[in-house]
Amino acid sequence: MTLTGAPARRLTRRRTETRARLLTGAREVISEQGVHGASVEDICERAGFTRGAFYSNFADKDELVLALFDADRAALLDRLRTVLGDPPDDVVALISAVMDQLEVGDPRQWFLTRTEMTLHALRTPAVASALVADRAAFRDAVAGAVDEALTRTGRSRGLPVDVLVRAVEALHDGATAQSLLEPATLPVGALQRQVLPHLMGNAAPAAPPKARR
Amino acid sequence: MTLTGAPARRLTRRRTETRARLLTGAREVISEQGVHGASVEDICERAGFTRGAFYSNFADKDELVLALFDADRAALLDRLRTVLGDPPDDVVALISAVMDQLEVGDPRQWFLTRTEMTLHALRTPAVASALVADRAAFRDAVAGAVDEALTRTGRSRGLPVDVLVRAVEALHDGATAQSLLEPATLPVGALQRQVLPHLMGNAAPAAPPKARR
DNA sequence: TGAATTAGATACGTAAATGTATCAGATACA
DNA sequence: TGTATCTGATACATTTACGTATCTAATTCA
Repeated sequence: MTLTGAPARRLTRRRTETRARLLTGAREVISEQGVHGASVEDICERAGFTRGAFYSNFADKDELVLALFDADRAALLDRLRTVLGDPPDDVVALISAVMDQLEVGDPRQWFLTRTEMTLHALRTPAVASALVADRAAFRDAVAGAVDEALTRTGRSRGLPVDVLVRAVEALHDGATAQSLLEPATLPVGALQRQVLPHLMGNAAPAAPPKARR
Repeated sequence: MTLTGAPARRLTRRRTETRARLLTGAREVISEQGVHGASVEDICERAGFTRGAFYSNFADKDELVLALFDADRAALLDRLRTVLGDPPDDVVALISAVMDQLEVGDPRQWFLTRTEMTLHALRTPAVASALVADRAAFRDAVAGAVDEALTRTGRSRGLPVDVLVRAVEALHDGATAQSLLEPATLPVGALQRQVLPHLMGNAAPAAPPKARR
């Protein structure tokens, strides 16, 4: 399911490039000011265009936002496929690898964009459906891989794998928020690394990172 | 630390009431449309006033938002004090009780408001400091109580208590987001209840409370 | 290379949101 | 009860954002 009902205009080379720059600009400005706070003018300025270019490529801001979210969702599923194409043996390593793919690039921008997307979805049913479908696909894929790895390595499974995957996702989101709010106290990723082994039936946490600093 | 540098104007009865209604209206509208999306006009209309009342009580929207966030932060700490004043014996019960206090009223409005607050803090250093300080106080208080309960009941502690508390908070936030996005698949609170025992050193989940009501 | 098409800039009109100044009714208090 | 103060409504000016219409330069393709 895709969100953009674009009128299928021909995508020439130049046009593609312009859209990409506008999307990048939008990602930056929106992560800084939020969806509502970012004006079309701001976005165009950031991308080095005037509003003329914008309205030549998108009907309005909503359409741009949808395109942006679509791109992010697709990229996530792509990265997931890459990881699961050659999954690590150990389950903890597997899940860590998946978590690493959840977020990419600057964690701050990632979190802000993702959170904006979540809020937008909560307020826009159509967006919610698409997001929910993607996330379900994500979880199913990961759960399958985890299940397979658990079976193969004979590790105990404390929690149903689907619950485990949900918990990892939730933990990752919440932990990132905390890390961004207090980077000095909680480095990005630290909480996840400490907690993950305990979610896995509390089996020996393979060399827990000692200091959190 | 408080966020509002209000010029200490005399708070008459009528004025207090008006401010309260404006704050309630703001909470509603902001949770629906976000901080930027909610216009001053919208908020006043919701509260049953015109903008005159608004500008008689607040310098601008920023000041209102700060007052709103201040109120929420104070309320959370208040509720926490109540719980910890008479803490349940069992650790899992204790943490569940704390989680229940984290959120109050409509989960959707709670989550939206809290998330808006987090985003706003990430973009406004002064807000971030206040929020971080409050959360630290929150965690310290909970960690102390949990530690005491663990010692008393002699339960194993798999995870350092401060890490545990952070994990619970993160899990709760992330799980709530998932539940709101797909209420049919994941009832509010379900994930937390399933996962919490496993965070606690995976000791026998002592009769996991089936329904919290 | 030249004609046809397309992309993006410019200019314009309109709507929405903000904040101020002012006024009338309500409230408080002597 | 009468007066002084306070509160919220109204009206206005300004700014900001949006979207369209038009035009020119760049691109494409015969």
